[in-house]
Formats: sequence, structure tokens, C-alpha cells
Amino acid sequence: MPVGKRLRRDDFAELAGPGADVLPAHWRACSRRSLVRGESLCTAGESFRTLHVVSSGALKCFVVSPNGAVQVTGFQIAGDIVGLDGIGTGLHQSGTVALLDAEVFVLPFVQCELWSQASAYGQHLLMRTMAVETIRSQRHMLALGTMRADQRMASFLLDFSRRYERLGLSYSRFVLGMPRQDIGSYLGLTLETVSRLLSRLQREGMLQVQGRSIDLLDFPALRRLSGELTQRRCTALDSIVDGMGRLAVSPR
Amino acid sequence: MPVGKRLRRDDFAELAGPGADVLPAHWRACSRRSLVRGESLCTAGESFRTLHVVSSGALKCFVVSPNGAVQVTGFQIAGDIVGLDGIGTGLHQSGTVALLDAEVFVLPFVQCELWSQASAYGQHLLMRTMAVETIRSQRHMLALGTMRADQRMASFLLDFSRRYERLGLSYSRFVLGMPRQDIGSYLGLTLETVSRLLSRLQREGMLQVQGRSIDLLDFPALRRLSGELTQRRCTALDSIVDGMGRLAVSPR
DNA sequence: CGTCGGGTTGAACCTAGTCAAAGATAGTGG
DNA sequence: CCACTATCTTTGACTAGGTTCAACCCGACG
Repeated sequence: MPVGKRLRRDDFAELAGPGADVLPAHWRACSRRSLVRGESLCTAGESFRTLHVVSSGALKCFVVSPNGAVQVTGFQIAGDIVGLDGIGTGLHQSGTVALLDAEVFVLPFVQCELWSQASAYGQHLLMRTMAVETIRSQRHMLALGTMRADQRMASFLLDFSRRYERLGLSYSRFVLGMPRQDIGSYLGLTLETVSRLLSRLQREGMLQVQGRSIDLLDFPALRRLSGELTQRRCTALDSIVDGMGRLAVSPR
Repeated sequence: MPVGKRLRRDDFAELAGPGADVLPAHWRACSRRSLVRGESLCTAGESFRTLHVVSSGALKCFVVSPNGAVQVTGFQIAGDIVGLDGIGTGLHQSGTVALLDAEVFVLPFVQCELWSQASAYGQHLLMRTMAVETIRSQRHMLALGTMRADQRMASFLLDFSRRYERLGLSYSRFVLGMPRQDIGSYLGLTLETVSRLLSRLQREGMLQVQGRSIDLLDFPALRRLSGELTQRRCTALDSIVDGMGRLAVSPR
């Protein structure tokens, strides 16, 4: 049960995850909180006091538009950090719920701030953690804005593959902790499209899917699909970007 | 020429823009840099040393995927901050170019860090600035992931309207500093679709468009379009989100 | 054993993308 | 100052990818 992998506090010393940076200096003091499947860690609008680093299980984070549309903004597994969006306004902008039974480390934000003030290193790490989050969302925007459905799906699977590998788990066989609807929301697709895509990729031999269990079979093909080729609105292979950020197709 | 509005340093005392927070404590020391239309402020991969706050003109920020697809991640006008994405890795993750002749304040990042270490307030502001950026990208993800083309366009126009208003300019008549292609890239659409949408909204009386000059006429309609109704995958008006973040349609 | 949430699959529809051509605009150099 | 060019914009016709609606299946759980 890969997703359920539980981290001991000491694991974070070697862990490369986004939350790992900010945790070490706190782990002595920090408490934990258990969540059962479906339990909410925080909801949008709620006042922000603590950051959380996932110890085990899986969470999803989502924003809700005024009219009720839901967009899943990310999935968090062991080592990932949750709650950075609350720093800006003092209110959580997004909700977070447990997809599976989960456990999180609790980091009171005032302590993070104190720590960050006390050491230049701590400050740097905290900022870096936030900036990494920005980079992650930029990548996701790129996926949502420029990729076709199958490419998004391939990127999504490869992303999870890498993250599981980072936790010392199999990068080719894993269990997605979330239903099709959540994957769809995250990728800007409907659940039907997600289901169809997984079936198609299976038919084409790139992976094996059994409910939420995934077995990635053809990494080169998945990588090719996810990015190297056939990007929407980018037909020329030898195209470059000029100073204006325009695609400049080189002759020859 | 609304977009060309130039800020004096003192303006930032009252300015509510994202960059305004971080600037005041620095303005005495900080230098400026002028950019001509098309000039690049920084390119992806380049090492990160400085933040910039736009003084006048307009910039765009974009990421490029390995295969050459371009996604515009944001447009910056006076008061906006540029370069936060470099903090995470020490390398700029995105490129920034001037859409118009522009001037920016230059904030060496080491100084920001020193300032941030020196005062808890400074630290808080810097982090807040970064977190606000995160919130912005979450909103944009929501647009890219859940909205239809016309809704994205309406949101985009209303966003610019608010930002111009914040600068003390007209919220109803303004000039978009970027070509259709960039708007399209930002919204995850093609330039043809952008053009067609603007024509359609004009035909429907919501706005007047003349090249890059926009005159918003029917705010209620634009707001309605941008969010209140007809969101894709959200047909029920009285739907709410349950603990799992699922849409729960209330009976009645 | 029946119900319920989640998943799969099909068919019809529609939004937005693609390709193409013509018009507008602005910048450049004679 | 005007002609020329490059870039940007608009519009049309056609296509394709993804959504919608609907039926059905499967496994878990009471």
C-alpha cells in the first residue's frame, strides 16, 4: 500500500520533498494530527494559524469559485507541505481534505516565523519552500493552458511516479489515492475523459490500470506523450522562443 | 495612455499592488532600469539576483515547456512585482519581457533578505507578497481548469479593470498592452478565439473594442458571465461543496 | 441481497482549434 | 510625406477533441 507509507520524523533529514525543508528544525517540538478518510484539515475562509507537513496518507487541496466550481490544485503525499496559501491574507484560500486516512505534522506558523527570523538559513528555506510552490503552479498552468488531455494525463502520471520514487517506493507501480473525479478536476477534464484516457493508454500498452492501481509500462512513450512531441499549438520541432516570448520557427 | 502611467516612488506609500508592500523600505536605495518595448528583463535559466517592481509600462511573464510551448503566466503593470519564481532555485524559471517601453525598480534580493531579517514586519511583507502570488496562480488555475472561453475572457477583462482602477485610472476604458496571441496564451486559448470572443462580446453590447483599446460597457453582464452562472461542470445553482470537496447538489 | 459510490463505455453534440485568406496598423526607409 | 513591409487582427469554413447525457457494471458494505 504505497500511498500509506508513513514517515518517521527522522526520515525528513534525507527527504527531498517540499515540506522536508521546513520541518527539521521543528520536529522536536511539533505535534501531529490524525485524519480519517474524508476528514477536512482546513477549509477556505478559515483563519490561518498552522502549516502542515504530511507524514502519511494523501490529501487533496482545492479552491472553490464563487459560483461553486471546484478546482483541485494539488495532491499531497508524505513530505509535502500544506497551507502556504493562508500566509498572504491570514485566511485559508483553499480547502484541504484527506483522501485516505492520514497523519500530518503540525507547524504553528508563529513558530515558523520566529525560526525564520532567528536564522538566515531558516528564512531562506521557508521562502524557498514557498517559491517552489509557485514553480509547481506555473508548471500546472502550463499543463492546463497548453496541453491536450492525454498529455496532461501522462504528465500527471509521471509526476506521481517521480514523487513515489522520491519516497523510496516503486516508480512504476502505485495506487492513486483519489477518484477519477478529482483527477479530472486537477487536470481540467471530466471524470469520463479521465476514465477513457486511462483505458486508451492501457489499450496502447503504455500502462496497466485496475481501478486506482496503476502500473506504468512504457516510460519512453509516456514521456514522449507528456512533452517532447505533438504539443498543441506547437507543431514545429525546431522552434525557438525569441526575445518577445513568441515562437520563432527556424527555417530548416 | 493608461498603461503608460508612471509611478513616482512616493506613490507606493498608498499603492495597494503586490509589489507595493515590498518596496517602501527600499525605495531610498533602489535603482531603476528602463526597458524598451520587446526588451527582455530576465530569461528562464538565468541566475536570480534581483526582484523588480514595475514603475511604468507593462511586462509579461511566461514559462516555456521543454518542447517549446509557451504559457504566459501573467501581465505586470505599475506596482506589480516580478521575479519571485527565482527564489526557489536561484534560477529564474520564467522569462519576462516588456510589452511596452517600461521602467522598473531594481531590488537586489540580498537586500530584501537582509531587510526581511532585520524586521519581523519586513519578513512578513515579503512572505505575504509571495503568498499573494500563490493565490493569484490558484485563481488562474481555476480559470484555466473550469471556465469556458468566454468566461475566462470576461474574468480577464474584469481583472484588468480592477487593476487599472487601483492605479487611479479608468476601470472602464483602457488599453491592453499585449497582442491577441499573448492574451490567448494567458487564457489557454488561440489568438483567433480571443479575437472572435472580443467581437462577440462587442456584438452583444458588453464592450467596445478597437484594436487594443477596450471600453467596458455592461459590467453586470460581464460579471455574470465571468462567474455567477453557467460555469462548466457546475449546472446546479444551489450546489454546495461537502467535506470531500465534491459538489453536493442540494435538493430543491 | 440490495444499495450506493465509483468506474466504464457509447452516442450525440458542441466548443474551441486549425487552416486559410484578406484587412488593418504601425514602423521604416526612401 | 508616402510607399513598403512586417506584424497584428478579423473572419470564414471545416475539424477534432472533449463534454454531456445515459446506461450499465463492479465491488464494498450494511
